[in-house]
Parts: sequence; C-alpha cells; structure tokens
Amino acid sequence: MLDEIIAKITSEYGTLSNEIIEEWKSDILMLELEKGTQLVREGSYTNKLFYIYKGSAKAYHLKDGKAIADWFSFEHEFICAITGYFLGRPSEHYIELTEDSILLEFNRKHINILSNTYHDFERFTRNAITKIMLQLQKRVVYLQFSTAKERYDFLLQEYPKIELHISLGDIASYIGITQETLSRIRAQK
Amino acid sequence: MLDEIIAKITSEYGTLSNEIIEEWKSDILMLELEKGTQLVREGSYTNKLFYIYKGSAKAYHLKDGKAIADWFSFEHEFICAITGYFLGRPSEHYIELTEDSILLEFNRKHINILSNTYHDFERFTRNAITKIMLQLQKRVVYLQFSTAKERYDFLLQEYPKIELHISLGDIASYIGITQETLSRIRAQK
DNA sequence: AGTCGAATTTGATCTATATCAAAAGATTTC
DNA sequence: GAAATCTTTTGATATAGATCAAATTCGACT
Repeated sequence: MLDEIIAKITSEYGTLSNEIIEEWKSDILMLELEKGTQLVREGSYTNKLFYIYKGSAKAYHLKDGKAIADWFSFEHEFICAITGYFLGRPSEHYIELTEDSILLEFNRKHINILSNTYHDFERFTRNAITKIMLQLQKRVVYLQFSTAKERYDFLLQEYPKIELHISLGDIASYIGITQETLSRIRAQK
Repeated sequence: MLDEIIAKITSEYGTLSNEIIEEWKSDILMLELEKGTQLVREGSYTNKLFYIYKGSAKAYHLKDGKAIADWFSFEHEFICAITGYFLGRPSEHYIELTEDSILLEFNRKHINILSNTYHDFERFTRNAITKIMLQLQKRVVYLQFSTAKERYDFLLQEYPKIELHISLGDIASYIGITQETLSRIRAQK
C-alpha cells in the first residue's frame, strides 16, 4: 500500500527515481489512528509532516480559550504545524484527526537530507510548498474583504464535501465567523 | 551594483556558485522607475518576478471598483503577481510602484531553467517561496479573527516604518478595514 | 431503547465597523 | 503660488455579525 500512496504523491509533486523512493521509504511511518487523536500539541517542538491517505485532520490554535481552525487536510493532502515545522520553533498549533484516518508520518530531518542530496527531491519539496503557498494566498484574498456568506460559498467551492467531514464550529472558525452566524447562513439556503 | 544586490539576495536565500550567478545575471534587467509606474496589469499574462532594491511596490486588485492591497514589497524583497507567475494564468493583480524605485526584473522561464539545471538554484528558489508562504500564513492568522486595532498593531510590528512609504488607504485595505476606521484608530494613539 | 453530553439551531440584544457625506490638509502641476 | 487633485480626518447613521442565553437535535455509550 505504501508504494501505491507514494506513487500518488509523486504523480502530483514530481517524479522520483526508485533509488530515492527506497531511501525515502526507510524513514516513513504509516499510522492508522482514530478520530480525536492529537498528532501535535501546542508548545511542543515538532519536526513531523503528515500526509493523510484516508480520513482528515485539522490544525488549530486557541484564542481566548476558543479553538480556531487554521488548516484542514483531507485525503491526499499534507498537514503540519507550519511554524513548528518550517521555523523549528515550538508549535503554535495543535493537530488533531477529525475522522479515523490512515496517514504517513515524515521527519523534517530526513526530508531535508533528501532535499540536499537529490535535486529531484528538492524540486519535489518546492512543488509541495508552492501548493501550500497558493492555498494560503487564496485564503488571504477572501478573508480580507468578504461577507460571511461569501466566505462560506468560497469554501464550499474549494471543498464541496467539507460538511461531511468537519463540524460546523470548526468550519465557522476557519472562515473567521462564529458558528451561530454560519448556522443562520445554512438555514437560508 | 548588480553584484552587490545579488550578494545580498544569496546571503538570504542560499549561496550560489559564480558560474550560476553569471548565467543568472545574463537575464536580469535592472530598472529605475518612478512612483506610480505599473509593472503588471490585471488580465495580462505575466511571467515576471521583481526584486525591490530601493523604493517599494504594491500588488492590488479591484473589488467593486475599489483597490484592495494584496502585498507590499520594500527594499530587499520580492514581488510578483502570484497567480500569474505561479500558475501561468492571466494576472489577478496589478503591481505598481509606491515610490521611485530601483528594481531587478527576472523571468520565470529563465528562473525555471536555472532551477532545473542547478540543484543549488532550486534550493534557493525553494527558500524564497518558503518565506512567502510563511508571510502569508501570518496574515491569515490575524485576518481570521482580530479587531481592526489588533490588525493594525500587528502590521506595525511587522513593518514599523510602513507609514513612511504606503498611504493610509492602501494600508487599511491590506489589513481588511476601511480607511475611515484606520484614521480613527490612529487618532486615538 | 434510554441516558448523557456534545453539536447545532433559534431568539433577543449589542457593538464594532461599514457607509455616506463633507470638511480639512497635503501634494502636484502649470 | 494659486488651482486642482488627491489624501486624511471628522461626524452622523446604518448594519452585519458578535455575544449571550436557551431550546432542540444528534450521536455515542451502557
């Protein structure tokens, strides 16, 4: 199964030779965990990157005691504690599974070694980061100046089935509105 | 002067051999342009990336006829029409100089060729994109759930001297508030 | 199936910030 | 250096969405 997942990943982010793939595989963990499992805790030093094969996860942080969702990850997407992973600082986020999931776990150190050793792997990494960057760019645009309804419509366009996987409260915080407001928007559809 | 600028860039994003630098230089344009010059127009196919050596620039788009600032770039920072440059689609942004400026212009094609040819250049590119990604991440966090004042304070922390370079209206739109609100926030300091 | 706790909905009220409008200050231009 | 234009400030009002509170629905567990 791992080979199959890796094939899917490389088809999206860039081909890798068998040699590289074998070396990469030597440090990949494959996990099957249940809904609610915390992959990363705020304040922890984390150097892990995850890839969701089945299921879904969320990254969130607390503001005034309330959870605010920062990032969702569904099947075939990556997720990490962004500031922790890229800056080597204590994580500002929690990461938690929102459904029973099968996922891969990678290590920053090993990823960096591979990137430094193999040009192809470096390109692969760049492509993955570029995708994250473009997703963030889109979010900034709609968070900057749009109504609650516009934000929600935009999110549904990006993730038409998000409601099957993520609770109303988490969705609301992700688009920067309260859950009451989101509930009312839904009601008048 | 070009060598000096390149030295500054590579010190930040990753060392490059003289060979690579020479090849890179063969396709760099150095421009001296005045405030208000449009570097990129919305709807145009653009494959240009800019680096501000002196001065500043903004990327913006129009919503309901009003300009909304998306990205500012000051001395020693890059700027491009993000969707145009990375996705090869017509630009969703205008880019305009906000002061008289000296800047470098790069070409996506040449950047890509260099990235494909030289592992070091690929790493260099990845570092630059990672920085952009992290900046966007920060913006998302404060756009998601914070008051007008919190946004403004955060921006000042990031760019303490922004008011010397960017107009109140542009700053307001960048943090997602109206200029009247920003003016009132300033008044009560 | 019935109980308990969590998630969602609905209602009433409040408030931060938008909107509209006009005045005051700056900056550019000829 | 006066006119014209652009930017910022100030004032009055409107409103989207927050907040607080309670009722309802949904799901998990025994």
